[in-house]
Amino acid sequence: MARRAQTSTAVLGALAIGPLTGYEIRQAITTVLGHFWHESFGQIYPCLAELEADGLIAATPGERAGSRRFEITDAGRGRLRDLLLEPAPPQAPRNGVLLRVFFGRELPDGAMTDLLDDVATEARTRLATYAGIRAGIAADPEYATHGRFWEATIRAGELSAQATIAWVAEVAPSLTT
Amino acid sequence: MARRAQTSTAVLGALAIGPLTGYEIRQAITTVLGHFWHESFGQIYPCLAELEADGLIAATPGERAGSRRFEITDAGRGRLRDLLLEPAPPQAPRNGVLLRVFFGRELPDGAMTDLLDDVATEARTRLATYAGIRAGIAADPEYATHGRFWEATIRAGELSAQATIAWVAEVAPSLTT
DNA sequence: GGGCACATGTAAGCTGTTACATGATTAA
DNA sequence: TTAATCATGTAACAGCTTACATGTGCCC
Repeated sequence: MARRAQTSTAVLGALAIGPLTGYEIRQAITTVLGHFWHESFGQIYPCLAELEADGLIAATPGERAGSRRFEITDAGRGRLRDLLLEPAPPQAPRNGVLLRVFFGRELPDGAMTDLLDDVATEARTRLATYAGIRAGIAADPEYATHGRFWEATIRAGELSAQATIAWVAEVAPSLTT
Repeated sequence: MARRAQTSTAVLGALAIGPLTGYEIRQAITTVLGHFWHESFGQIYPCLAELEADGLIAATPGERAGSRRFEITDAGRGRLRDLLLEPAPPQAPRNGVLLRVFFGRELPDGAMTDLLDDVATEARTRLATYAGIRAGIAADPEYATHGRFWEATIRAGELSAQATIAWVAEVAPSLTT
């Protein structure tokens, strides 16, 4: 029931937008959702089997032999709604960069500069990626109904990346001797 | 070796600032480090035992019967340095709020408003907490040597919280019908 | 003498990751 | 015909959480 609740939410949510095969769910999660949500592939198929057994999704034969395309059922849509209404479980923070900055005095000269440079570069790359995703989703036929939610999600990523870049610019002078 | 690398980093890092008992490490991790780093208490004592066996930390009897205060050894300081120089392992993102926003079309009326309100409130609470932590660390005798690193860490939290508040203000109008 | 903060530790169980195994279809 | 992509699945393992077990010292 509640054990794989978050994985179920992601899978049911994806299927609420349109029917997909397990492989396609996996792809959707790595490309679009991948920037704020992660699923281990080893969990998707067991999760699909469980959801199907519970009547929350239904399979139709896919184009290829052996492949199955899943659709969300009315019961599944109700369950998704319930799952989305539950408060988001707090993610235990494990920020490796901040851990290194916090103990930064133990870092040899130059290492802090490298670390901060990498962080800023990564944030800039993320910004570019978001721009690409934005262009991609705008072409999606579901954009009319889901677009504003997708845009808001990407916007969170952009503001976060910009905050990171601003942070590096602000603290670098005092941390790099 | 590499299995508990991140926990070792946090523990060695804490002991590099000053000698602590297991209990005090636990406290330090929940209060100051807690906002960007999490350790399960069940891991601290096994980790301490391992580090002691490897000669990276050394125990002296604490004030109370049975308690032990740990100090970092020279070997431990070298190991900490190596650990800090390793790139921070990427944390798989699992942002429950963004997952809910992304699938926001499935949310009933009003739920999105509540969700965003909660997010903004939580971010404001975090800002207030950071102000408290700032006041606390400024009084620490180690502030002179470590202060700028601690300040930079807190600053990252502040900028992140501010970005969250700005995000809610920006996207709320388009998401709450 | 009761409650709280200090202090240390373990063990069961759950979750999630990794690596592997298998095979169909399509493009070069 | 070979490589890449599509497609499904499992099983072993690593890591983490939770709950429990135990005891000291201080203050009211």
